[in-house]
Amino acid sequence: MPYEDGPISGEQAKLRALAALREAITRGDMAPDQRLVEHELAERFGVTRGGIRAALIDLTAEGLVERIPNRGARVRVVTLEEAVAITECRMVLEGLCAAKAAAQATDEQLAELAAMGEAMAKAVADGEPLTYSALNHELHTYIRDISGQQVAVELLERLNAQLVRHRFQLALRPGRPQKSLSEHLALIEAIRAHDPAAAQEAAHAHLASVIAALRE
Amino acid sequence: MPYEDGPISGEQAKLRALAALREAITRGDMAPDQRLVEHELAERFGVTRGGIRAALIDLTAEGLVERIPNRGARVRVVTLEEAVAITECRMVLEGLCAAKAAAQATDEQLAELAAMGEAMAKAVADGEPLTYSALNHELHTYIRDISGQQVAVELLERLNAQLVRHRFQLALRPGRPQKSLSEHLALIEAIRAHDPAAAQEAAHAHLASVIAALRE
DNA sequence: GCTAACAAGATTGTTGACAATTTTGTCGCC
DNA sequence: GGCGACAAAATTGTCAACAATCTTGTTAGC
Repeated sequence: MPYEDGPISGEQAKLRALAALREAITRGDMAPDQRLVEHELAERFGVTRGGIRAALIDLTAEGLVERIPNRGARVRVVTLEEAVAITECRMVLEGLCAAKAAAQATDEQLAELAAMGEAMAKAVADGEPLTYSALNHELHTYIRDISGQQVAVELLERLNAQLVRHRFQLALRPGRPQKSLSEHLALIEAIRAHDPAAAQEAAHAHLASVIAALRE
Repeated sequence: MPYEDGPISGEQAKLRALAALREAITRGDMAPDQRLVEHELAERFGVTRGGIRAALIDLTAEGLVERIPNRGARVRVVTLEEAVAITECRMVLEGLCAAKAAAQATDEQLAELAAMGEAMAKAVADGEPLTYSALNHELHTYIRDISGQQVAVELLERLNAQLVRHRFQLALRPGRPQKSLSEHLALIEAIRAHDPAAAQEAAHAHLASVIAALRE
């Protein structure tokens, strides 16, 4: 459904364009390495070219888009090697968050974690890898929130956004959810036991396993 | 090619403005929370307002500048709490780099590390905290280079840029260089011994000590 | 058929003027 | 003097036209 009233403008428009573009890229609606022509996007999203341009610059800073002077923007393609490097960084940063979460989680938050663990187990038992993948992501986000480590949270969100394609690919691999589930349950248990060292170790182990799976 | 009287323009200009601004901020030439008026900066650096504007947007993404719509840009002020959170992230990321460096450093690189260690010891013995601080930064950069972990290196550079003021403050504190030196020597030894776990541990210990000093 | 040179088209980059917004200054009033 | 309304100034935000650059297509010459 096209926008009938011509390009909207202003800050609102720019933000909308940014959100829409980010969504489209992380959703995988746009093929990797696809050209992002400013004029086309402006028409598609119903904003001015300036708005799209600003959004592309922001997305470049986030690492989702690659811009070459005078040659336009493309969806950045993350090589396997890069995906591994990114996941290594996730490993230590999520380890930090897990340790802090274990140190300071409230009883209420621990109960919520337990509930999430059960939901994930159910999703695996029911053979629903996509549901499991979504819950997986939710769990990681929730642990980050509990940690209250704002800087780490921001870094992790940036890093995660670049990995969507690889993560999606991983979730559908046979046997992977089972392995992933047990690692997550261990992580949840360590946090519930208020054991920072064990929580950090569990997060490390989980992401080391993800790295191994990526490399396969 | 004659000298231009008016503001220079184009990509070159934008890059120059960005470098100059970043330098000025990290050098501490500009007070924290100082207003950054586009017109003034444009005149000062001899570029167009558009160039300054683009540079400010980039610096905002780097976390050095804060921009509020319709109200301009300011030098971002990093609170103590944020400095601690940033250093916690540095801790785990530098730990990662140290471990990888220990795993794969060449003999040549190990020799260079040893030389740096001696230079640092000399600087402390001679009571030259500023020389020591510079060498300190050089050492961290070198270890990151050895690690080859490009993603971690980029994150660390971003994080470090935000800490200049605090780092500077720390270097001049009495007794601090001595403590820092022994931690660094332990890190160097662990890398020279090709012991990733010990290297990671040494990096953690060092930055945990920095956090404690920050909090004092 | 192949290459080089050139032209046409498509795309991005830049500018300067103008609009919108916020901040500052001034005045009258209670 | 304090306070609110209003006006003026300063500052940032936006746009549309133009310029610069790259890409693609075509032709001439060999």
